[in-house]
Amino acid sequence: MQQPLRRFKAEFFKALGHPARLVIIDQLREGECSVQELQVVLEMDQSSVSQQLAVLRNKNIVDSRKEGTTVFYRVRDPMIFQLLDIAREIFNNHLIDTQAILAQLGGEGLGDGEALS
Amino acid sequence: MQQPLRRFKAEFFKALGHPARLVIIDQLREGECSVQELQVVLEMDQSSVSQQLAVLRNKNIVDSRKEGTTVFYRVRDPMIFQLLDIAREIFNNHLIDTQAILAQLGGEGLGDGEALS
DNA sequence: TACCAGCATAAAAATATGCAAATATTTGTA
DNA sequence: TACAAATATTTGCATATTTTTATGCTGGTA
Repeated sequence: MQQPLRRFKAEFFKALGHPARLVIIDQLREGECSVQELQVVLEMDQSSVSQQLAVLRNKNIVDSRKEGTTVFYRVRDPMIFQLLDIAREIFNNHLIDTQAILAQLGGEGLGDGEALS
Repeated sequence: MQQPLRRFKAEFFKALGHPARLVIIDQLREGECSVQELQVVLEMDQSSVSQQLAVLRNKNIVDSRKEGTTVFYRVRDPMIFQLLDIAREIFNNHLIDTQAILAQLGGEGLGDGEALS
């Protein structure tokens, strides 16, 4: 594999490497979503949401469609959901490690029997 | 999903967001690999390889085993290969876009009929 | 035209990441 | 003990990413 392609793949994963962007993609599982709606879900201000969307757009992960003054976003390739599903499985397989790292991150870990979404 | 877990997932993807680290994981498909071997494959100096391995280790993506003075690395959960496989499929589905971005990155794109690895 | 809503982009400050050079650590061996 | 090999960690610095805040653009409507 050539250098540029490697860099490109890395960029792709890097685009997924942000909490807000992961939430955005997860939200888009249910179909199109306007920036406003995302803003509510993410509890972030409009500008920040737009910026994160720009990152996903630049990596061709999402597409946008304008209707009047509102813009709807959707995932370009639904296969990305499979990707996230597998990632979730990996997390579940290593729940114990995950907890350790969460603790490290300053979180409280998961409650008894609580699953990862 | 709580904040800390989101951050953790993001960290996971961020760990994959580096060309060298992707090559390392791909190399580990064939099984264990010593740092030396990785050094050769990556054409990077020892220190840099160790640093990248440290990132993967900190995210629990790889494990290491010491035998004498050499350290062997392996992937913790083979399911990560599935993850990369799906990512590859996504890339292939969007070859044209990919090419555009590669060009943007200064690469030469893919040759005629050349597949992505 | 004037104005507002909904998004996008820009600019600046804070934070994190990547990289290279130097230094440490660990293990085996003379 | 002294030394070499293999790997890890640290340090300093350049770059990139994140976050906030401010500004710009476009489409609808009075």
